[in-house]
Amino acid sequence: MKATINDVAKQAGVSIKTVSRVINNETSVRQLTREKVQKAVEKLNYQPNLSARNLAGTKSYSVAYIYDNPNAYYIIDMQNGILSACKEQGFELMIHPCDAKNEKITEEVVSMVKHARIAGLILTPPLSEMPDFVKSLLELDVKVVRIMSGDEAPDDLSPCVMVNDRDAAQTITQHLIDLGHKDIAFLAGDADHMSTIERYKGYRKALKASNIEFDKSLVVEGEYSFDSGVSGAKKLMSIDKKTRPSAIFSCNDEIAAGALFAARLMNISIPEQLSIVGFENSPFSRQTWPKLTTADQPNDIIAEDAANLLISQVRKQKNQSTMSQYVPKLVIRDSSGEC
Amino acid sequence: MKATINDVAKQAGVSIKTVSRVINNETSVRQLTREKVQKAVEKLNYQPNLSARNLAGTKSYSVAYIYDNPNAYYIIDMQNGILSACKEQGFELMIHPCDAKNEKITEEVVSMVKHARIAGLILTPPLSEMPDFVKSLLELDVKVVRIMSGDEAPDDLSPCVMVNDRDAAQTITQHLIDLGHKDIAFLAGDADHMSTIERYKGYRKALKASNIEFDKSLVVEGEYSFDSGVSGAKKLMSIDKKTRPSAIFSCNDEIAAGALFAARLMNISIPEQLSIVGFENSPFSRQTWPKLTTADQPNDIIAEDAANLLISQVRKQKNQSTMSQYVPKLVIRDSSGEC
DNA sequence: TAAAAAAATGACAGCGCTGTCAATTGTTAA
DNA sequence: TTAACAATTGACAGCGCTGTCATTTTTTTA
Repeated sequence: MKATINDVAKQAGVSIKTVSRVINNETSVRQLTREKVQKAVEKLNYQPNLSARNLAGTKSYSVAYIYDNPNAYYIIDMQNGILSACKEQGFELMIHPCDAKNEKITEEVVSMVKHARIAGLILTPPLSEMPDFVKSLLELDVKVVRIMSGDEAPDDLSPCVMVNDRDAAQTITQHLIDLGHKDIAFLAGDADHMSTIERYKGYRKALKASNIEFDKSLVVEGEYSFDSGVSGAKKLMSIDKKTRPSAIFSCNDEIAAGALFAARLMNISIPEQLSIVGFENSPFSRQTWPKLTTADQPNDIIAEDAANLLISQVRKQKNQSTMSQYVPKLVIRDSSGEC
Repeated sequence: MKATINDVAKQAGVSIKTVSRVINNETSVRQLTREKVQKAVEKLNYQPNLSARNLAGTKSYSVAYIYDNPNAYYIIDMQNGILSACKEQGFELMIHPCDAKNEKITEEVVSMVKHARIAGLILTPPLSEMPDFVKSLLELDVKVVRIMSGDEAPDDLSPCVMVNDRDAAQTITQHLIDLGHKDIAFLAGDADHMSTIERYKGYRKALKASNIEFDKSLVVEGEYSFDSGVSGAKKLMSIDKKTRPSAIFSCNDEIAAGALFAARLMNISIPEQLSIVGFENSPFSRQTWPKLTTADQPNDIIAEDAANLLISQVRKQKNQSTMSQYVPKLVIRDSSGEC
């Protein structure tokens, strides 16, 4: 039923060690032998036993995804992306949700890595933005890849996959400017998230590039939530019609949805009287009405990339780049219009 | 650094086999010996090596969660619940998203179970509602637990954790009746989902119990989506004010959110002119305005229960019940009011 | 009290694979 | 052509644990 390395060896007429070499892509196997083995592997539909590999070898074939994020859509996308890389490369994924605010989080993850023989870790915000946490993990014999917001890695602790929120925010702000808007408000997400900071920088950059004077009163602090969007938009729009903004940049789709709702409550029609844009292209952005103009960030692809990067680190392959960057793309829908 | 069973044996002054017996909770270990071993385990912070166990034993310590569901919040809740049971019981979780519509799904999962030495599977709708798929899996040497909609298992293929959507739907409909509503519409989810069928039954039952005549024109077919809610509600509310319904039962929160939005577009105020209730208590239901009255279904607890059930099956413990049932609870918020 | 039965414990092989190192084969330079 | 070297392959131990079965200890019974 289930073929072992022994079966393959017999089938191919070589020793199990040679089979082992082939399936591990080691050099110093003659081409002819390699092909014989590969044929046998295929014929028997052989897949190496992960437990045995983990037990026998010094290498490990497990990576873990550590996360703390309330956005279920984001996590699922990440998992799927990582999973598809793992499947391809014969790795196993362990998922490990945890609480970034918990004091014992470092201890907890360290213990997990030790006991489960994890070869590599993938971290997403906010965990990837906690330097002490990352440093503690790197002291272990484990590779780490972080997914972060920014255009370049903030340090060289580990390889990073960067999401260039800044440029994307600039593009989306520029889109509003192109539509004729000059008074563009900014509804911020959590102030301590890099993504908020980066998106804010992009917003400012776009204004500057078009010589639009920055008006501090149009920036509203908040957090990544629907309610924050509602109250932020209310605050912005309750001033007189002459001076209130004609467009709102929301730090994510949830905030934008809140803003949308506030506008509707105040009988402000979208996009005729007010343009609202979101960020993230979450399923959420298609469930509002009008549908949100937003920035699409291909999380599953980012995750797959991060996982491949991690695995090549684990394999000590030298030819890989240690950084890649994604710029979320503008998605124009119905919530933004001419001024 | 990492203690092995050997270290524990030495520390406790017994053989490794005895340590093995203790950590596996086998009988025929003297109480005194057991305590000695447990002390040593604790002192060394010993945790058994899963790979070695999987390799050496006939038992397996891995369970898999197989799913195909677009609702990310649901999946994450499930994962977390299963994970917490696994952690407690020393099991490992493999997650396996897949496509229920794919013809090769059976083949794919069967192959995974064989190759990864999976001891048990947890299935959620729609996979748990595919009898042929379930039967194929049961032919393997693997335990299965299904999470399904209904009040009792539809067959005895495997233990089930049932979510009694019917009773919950009755309760939530009764809530509307108690508020004075008589013309209560029903926005259906996908027709081939058990949950839709069950919720419909509960709705009918509540009407009958209160001697309210059933009006077929108030039932709108649809699917589990925002758009379906929008169009369904529009259809219902576009007839004249006298005969249109005063309340809408939506099959889930997403549909309800759509209905809410349609109502707002039509200048129907909620809940003064129309009550709308949802189902599921997804985060979604708190991000609408007004917030949705809905039925809360504790997915993480359901999942934990299912995982514990599965693990006790795997362990061949005989004392467990093979079915448990949850009835989602009414959560009254702001979208339902007196008629 | 001794013999028989039952309970508790341990010795040992082996799960499927990899790491080490030795043996074999092929290749190059003298 | 042959010694010297490099490339290729294989034999074997052992990763940490569990299953089997033998051995020792304790308890029960006559």
